[in-house]
Amino acid sequence: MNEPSAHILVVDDHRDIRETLARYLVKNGLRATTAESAAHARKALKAASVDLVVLDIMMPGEDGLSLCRHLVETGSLPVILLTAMAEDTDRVIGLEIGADDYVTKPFNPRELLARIRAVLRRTSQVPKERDPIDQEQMLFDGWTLSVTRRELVDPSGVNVPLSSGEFQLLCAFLKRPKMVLNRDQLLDLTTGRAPTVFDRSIDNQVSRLRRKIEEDPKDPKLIKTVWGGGYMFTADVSDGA
Amino acid sequence: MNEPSAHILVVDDHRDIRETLARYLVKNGLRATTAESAAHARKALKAASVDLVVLDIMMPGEDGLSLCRHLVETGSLPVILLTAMAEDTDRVIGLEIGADDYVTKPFNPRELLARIRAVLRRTSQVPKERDPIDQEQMLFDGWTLSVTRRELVDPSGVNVPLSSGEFQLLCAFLKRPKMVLNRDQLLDLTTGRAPTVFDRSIDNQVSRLRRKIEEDPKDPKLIKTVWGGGYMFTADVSDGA
DNA sequence: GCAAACCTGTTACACCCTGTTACACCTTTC
DNA sequence: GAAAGGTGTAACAGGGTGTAACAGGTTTGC
Repeated sequence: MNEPSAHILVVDDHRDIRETLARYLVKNGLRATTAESAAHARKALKAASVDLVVLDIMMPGEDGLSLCRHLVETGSLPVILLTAMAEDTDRVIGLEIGADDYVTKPFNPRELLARIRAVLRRTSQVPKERDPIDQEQMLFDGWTLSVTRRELVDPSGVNVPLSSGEFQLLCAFLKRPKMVLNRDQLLDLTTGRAPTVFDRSIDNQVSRLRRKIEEDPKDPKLIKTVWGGGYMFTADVSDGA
Repeated sequence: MNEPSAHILVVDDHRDIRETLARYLVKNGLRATTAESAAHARKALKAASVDLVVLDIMMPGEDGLSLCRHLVETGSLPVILLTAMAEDTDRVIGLEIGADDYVTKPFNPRELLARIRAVLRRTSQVPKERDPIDQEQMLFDGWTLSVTRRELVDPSGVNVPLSSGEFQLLCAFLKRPKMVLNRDQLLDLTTGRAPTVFDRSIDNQVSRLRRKIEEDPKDPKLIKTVWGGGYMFTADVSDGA
């Protein structure tokens, strides 16, 4: 759990944001450098060995998107995008370009930290991360989920019927294991719906899913709650091959 | 699992979209060529051996639909359509013409990649890809459906008589396996009728078909219900060759 | 031509799925 | 330690789904 302190480059044209964020990251055991523009970021990247870039998508001059594209194409540096508004188009664009994650402003620094750690964990584990989205079969902790057959089989070989919503939720988790997913993301990933003000539907679906896959739903081992952040699927996931 | 890199032709009149998408595909281990119009696409198809075409349905000049129709009728090239809006009509038209799949804009590139891989998997299984619409025989999970004879034979060789409505429905499913089809699409695909307000006819036909082909109609394995979405045929389908 | 058999859309009702609400409990903050 | 706010989940309501029953239409057999 104690990484040898990863180095984060924070790129944002707002001084407040980038410095506060950098301080917060340092306070939490990471190293951080700031850059106020895409040009400064390029210099910083040449000067020091950076492990991950947090990048505002909207900046004067060369904007975040084009730098992001550059980063993703050339080096294999993980990128987390900051997007001003929860615009669907931005999100799609960000993922298209190949950002590893995105966070919408105003963001919770804890959430961002969790995402940074999740991305670092992912990118350091696997030499080259593969998109598990089209896996037909996924395994975790003795369980088997057949995506095409929409069936879940427990370690002893018994079929566990899932509702459509539970199936979707489990898929979302399995595609992004060991990553903190907040409720809005999960809602988007499962139903595509936009979050409303007091939406507890994800909490309820998680509760229902836990009842089916956790040995002791009161002390869940597979789906952990990240207080103030969301949920995280903790088991190792592999494809059926 | 590691194909010798399939070659995708991306046809879209928006430069941003086609280039970003092409880059994304290449980054994920595929080869990609772009074309900005149907005419350019035709040239590209003659010049290089393409495995699959991703095609925007709305383009100035000769539009995507007519090129799609051409591709499906002449060559045996799988096609994935991009449709601007989630217009049901577009979707149905695309499937009618024989596109292998469609994706609505704004699309999630990961999803598109997954669909591309799924289509490639499906079409590469069969030595010679043909439009499954005129398949004489289709196999799934031990069953045989003879399209010309309109006969269904179960795994033990017993003939299971189908009404014409049930036959139509099963055909619709077999032509689009592992795809969620909503009730309106199924209604259109089977009867060509437009949906009325409270139309439960598809539900009833599904129920009747399940009674004939599912081992346990109460716990269906072949035709799964997608709550709020429609139905999905889950078995692998191949032609009789 | 007639009746029986069959097919299929409609209706009705039981059941299931899921979002909302409410409240107890927990974590964090001050 | 109290206040504020996040989380777990039971209970409920609304709406989606399965399917039996029925009616009208069509086909089949004679």
